[in-house]
Amino acid sequence: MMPTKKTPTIQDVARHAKVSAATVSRVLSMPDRVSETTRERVNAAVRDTGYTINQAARSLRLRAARTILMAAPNIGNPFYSTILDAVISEASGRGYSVLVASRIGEDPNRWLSDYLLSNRADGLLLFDGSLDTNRLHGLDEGGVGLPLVAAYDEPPDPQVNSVITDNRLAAMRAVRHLIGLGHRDIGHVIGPSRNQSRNERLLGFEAAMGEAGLTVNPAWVVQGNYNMESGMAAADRMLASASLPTAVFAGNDEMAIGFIHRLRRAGLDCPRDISVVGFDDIAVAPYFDPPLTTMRQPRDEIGTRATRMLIDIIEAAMPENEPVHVVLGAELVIRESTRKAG
Amino acid sequence: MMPTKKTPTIQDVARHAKVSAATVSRVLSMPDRVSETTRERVNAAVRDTGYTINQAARSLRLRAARTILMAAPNIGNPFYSTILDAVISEASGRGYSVLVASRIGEDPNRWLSDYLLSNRADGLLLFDGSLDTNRLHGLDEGGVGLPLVAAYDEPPDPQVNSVITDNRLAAMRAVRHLIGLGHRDIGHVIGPSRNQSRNERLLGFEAAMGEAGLTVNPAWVVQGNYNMESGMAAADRMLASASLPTAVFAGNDEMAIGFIHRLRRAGLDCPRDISVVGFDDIAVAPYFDPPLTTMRQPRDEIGTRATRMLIDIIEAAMPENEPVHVVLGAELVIRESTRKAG
DNA sequence: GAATTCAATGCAATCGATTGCATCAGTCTC
DNA sequence: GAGACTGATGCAATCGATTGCATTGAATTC
Repeated sequence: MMPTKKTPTIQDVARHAKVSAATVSRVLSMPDRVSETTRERVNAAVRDTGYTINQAARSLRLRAARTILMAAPNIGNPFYSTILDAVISEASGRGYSVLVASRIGEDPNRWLSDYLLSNRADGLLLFDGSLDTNRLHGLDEGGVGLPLVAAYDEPPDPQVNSVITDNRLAAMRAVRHLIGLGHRDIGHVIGPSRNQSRNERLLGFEAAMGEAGLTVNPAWVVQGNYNMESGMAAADRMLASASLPTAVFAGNDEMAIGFIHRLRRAGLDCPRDISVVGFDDIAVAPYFDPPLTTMRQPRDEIGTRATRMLIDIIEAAMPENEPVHVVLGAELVIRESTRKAG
Repeated sequence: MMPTKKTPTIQDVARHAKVSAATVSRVLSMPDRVSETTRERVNAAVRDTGYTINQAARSLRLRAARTILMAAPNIGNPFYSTILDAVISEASGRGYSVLVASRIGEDPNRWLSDYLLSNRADGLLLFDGSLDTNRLHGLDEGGVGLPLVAAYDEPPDPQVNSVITDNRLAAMRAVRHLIGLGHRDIGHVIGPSRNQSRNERLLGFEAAMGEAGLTVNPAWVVQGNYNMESGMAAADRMLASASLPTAVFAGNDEMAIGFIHRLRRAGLDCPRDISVVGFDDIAVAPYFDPPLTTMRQPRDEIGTRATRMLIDIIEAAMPENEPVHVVLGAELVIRESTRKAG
């Protein structure tokens, strides 16, 4: 019976190369501090033994895990998964791993201490504006500054670094597009109330209506849940009202899709009877029937920028004096779900 | 200036409760080994100090990270993100964190040693059948058995544990459905060649055609890439052939959507002119126009079962004598993209 | 040639939690 | 009342990598 081979440690490499563990460590992290001959011998020993670093030991010693945590309300949502992809790319390029937590609304305290305070992750990418960030910041009473970047959905706390889309302006552009097409009776399917993005988009909707001298019909402002099912329900409620708008600004593409789907079942056509503009430009938007007019959010960029900012903060290892706020623009993509009024 | 407060260690708690660190550790992991009075004092001290365990230290000592790694070709794909959601749920229920690696095709060696051999993750959930699992298994020459479960897309190596859908049978059912509707001229949009699922679905397609005495027209079997874009391209190629099938089995829903979209642009209607059946039942399938008939894969179950299996293997900490293969069924969901021939 | 400098390397402490073994104070038994 | 036993707790080694300080030997300077 062969004794179970253990993964080689830095000591094994040292023995192999007839140097001390310290030298091996230096070859690995600061090669120019070691003479060339020794360096080569050590590198050979690393190859021979098949050594790989033990991250747990390294993390313990360095008090850093080289890992970030991405937390989202629901990773299953394609919107977040696109961002996750960008986050992973950026993070792994800088030598960081990515831990993912989903459904964080359910027990914030639990995952919070589970991950952050336990040296499992060095920083947090937060994609949920409904979370109480005061508590997060309050955690670090010494003032060290828990590395934290909020993205996509801005938390109300202005002390938190953030990378977001200018939701209000984007909403205004979407509604202006409808107004530009001659629509005057315009509805809005809004997102769930805990969401900050929803509020901004609603404000943008109202602002665009206001600047055009149009009044908002409350019966045409219905709440959804950012999913397709709720888009259908929203259509139902709107169909039950006394009259119908000629155009609708949906808070996101999923709701737009559900909305249009329901319209069709009711014998109404988009865009013939009602124009619909969505938000996000999800993957299926150009392939839907009709192809969706929508505000494209730069999801890659949100993920990349937020990750870069977080890792910069982690590596600067200093309290952030001033919170940083990055605001990205959204682009109107005109397809076929909107057309001239009348 | 207050010195930077460090996160409290088990020593701090011990001092606070006037016991040894060993006792604190025991209170935390085997409470009944400690007298009730001490236990309460320690628990109080834990609360007072705000202690949280240092995972790095724990991992180092226990040689276990309580973390699993999910690797997929592209996490941005909604298909994987749904599974990821299930994986996270199951894993966190058992006290494990989830690391995510994406685009693993690009440099398998790198992430492999980065994660697995470095005590960062205790096991691997592999969602990419195109990866060379021999190498993975070969890593552990001592015979310890790298905990590994392949899911969704089965690798060719039968030594690997797996949780997959019965792709061949599912494909047969899909095609039988078309045949049952009277179709005889049936095409197939297949997935990318590296994919094992693609091969199985193709075999199922051929088997179903064969059992009905139908011949496969090679011009109607076109390759795609599992995304919508490639579904359009597939439609283009089929439209360029001498004649058209009356029904098509698409290797997944994304390609079905792209395919139908392209047909519409060419003045053809689904299902009037061509029936299309997809695969997966992605979120948008019921809301598409026409709502997609498709084979529903139990994605939650794939994620949950695979995770459970992996953690069982990790915790059993023994070489798996016999690889386990779980095969799940797929369900035909009939909507409106298929109808009677003629 | 002695003194100074510098590059290369080793020594040993450290990070924080776990656990086998030792110790200690009661309790029980005959 | 002495020995045996038991339950509760502490001691100290351990996991593997990093790094400040010490040491060595060689090169350089006057």
